[in-house]
Amino acid sequence: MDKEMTLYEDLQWRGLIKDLSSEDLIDKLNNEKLTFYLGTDPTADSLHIGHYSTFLVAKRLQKAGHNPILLVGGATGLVGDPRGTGEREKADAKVIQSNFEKLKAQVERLFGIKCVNNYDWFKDVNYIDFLRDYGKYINVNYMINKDLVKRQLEIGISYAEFSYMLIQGVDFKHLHDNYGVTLQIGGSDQWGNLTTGIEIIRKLTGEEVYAFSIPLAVDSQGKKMGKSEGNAVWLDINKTSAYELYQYLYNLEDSMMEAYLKRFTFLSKSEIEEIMKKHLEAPEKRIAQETLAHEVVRDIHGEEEYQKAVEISRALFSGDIKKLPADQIGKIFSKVDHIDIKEEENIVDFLVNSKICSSKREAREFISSGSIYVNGDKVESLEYNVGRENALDNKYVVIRKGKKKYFLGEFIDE
RNA sequence: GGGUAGGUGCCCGAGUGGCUAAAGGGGGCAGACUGUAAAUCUGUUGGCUUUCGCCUACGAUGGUUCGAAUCCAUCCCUGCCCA
Repeated sequence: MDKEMTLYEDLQWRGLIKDLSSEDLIDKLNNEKLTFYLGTDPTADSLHIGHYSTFLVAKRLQKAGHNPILLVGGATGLVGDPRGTGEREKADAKVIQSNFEKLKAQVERLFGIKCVNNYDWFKDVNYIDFLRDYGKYINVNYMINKDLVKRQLEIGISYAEFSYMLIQGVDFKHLHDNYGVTLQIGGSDQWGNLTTGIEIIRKLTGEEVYAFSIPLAVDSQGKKMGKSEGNAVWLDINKTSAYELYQYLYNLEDSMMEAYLKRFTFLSKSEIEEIMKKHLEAPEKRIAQETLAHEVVRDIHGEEEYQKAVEISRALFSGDIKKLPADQIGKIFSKVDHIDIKEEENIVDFLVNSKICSSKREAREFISSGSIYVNGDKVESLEYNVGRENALDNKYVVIRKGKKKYFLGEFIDE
């Protein structure tokens, strides 16, 4: 953060503030030490890049002296929050539990922030008490008018999902009572849930607590970012390798670079301005993308993984694969998808068996449109054989599908 | 519980007995152009078969029919209105 900016100004400059429950919060953010929380539900076993920028806001507040708590919602995960697009499948309790443990470990490792589970204080809550202690204070009209609920009412919403905001509201109350939490932050889709918590606390204790929401990270089309080849970009290195994360960031569009640098890195205003200046002078050099990828991959996976990702990318995109020292190939490409090859095979069968293509029809289509490369050479014929004689060092086959998807096939001895 | 409108491919949505693997749009994937960008254009988008063709598929299960996404019965699910 630049010294001349207050925390609030910095957050605003980075585009990280959407709604603010009260103007009073600005002063509190700048001048007080607040204990605040941010929640997520264990709907998956890892956070993805979309969560990342939101969680970074917690980190930013922490750096400014505030005290963060992360809540992983073991209880709320069992209920399911309304998405506005339709009822969620009922989640399996075992899966939620296992996701919870993975998320907790990930969050603690990545952000070094204390993590709590709302299941701990909800598991013994009696339904009647719940209705009397909290349900009595929140009017249904109030709940119905929350954006996500309103939207989902048109297509149907279960009582469980409808109740979700109440549970989240009680979380806020619990953390307020037990940890002195006075601020909740969350993605802008959570705004209704954030304000319900404020409402509950105000009605029950008369105290004023706060919330602000963070705009969701979107691309230039206004769509949520975070999908690469149809898959989410995960923070778990086993689900999305450092190389894939690097590639994802490196390929983001120019027009969003400034917003992403502000949102995903801790670089200062002057540093970002400098990078953007250089970037705009020669966008084809991708200085902004490279900086973004470096910052983010390093913060998530460490400098070493970043270096490896760069090394692989260089070898694949700017080098001649055949000129690489063969004994290095296995090592360099250890992070791209790996395929064991037992015996020589026709290219079409190979592509299907290795799951590079989903059907023979598709494999043929790709080959005839010239989108399959083996060791840097375009495959021209459906009769092409993947055999040791075509392999580098009699062992490695680097397959490229489309412009930028790579796979490493390796002949293994029986 | 009663009435009513619905449930179609990844999503939205057309189709109301054969010409339907199912219009159209979105999304995805691939090609061209580029900078591993955006925009644009082109192709493709159930599986097997390089054609013919075969198999699987329009909420579920049965049935009518030479033939069903389309008609009938029962069931499940959803919206709306009434109680």
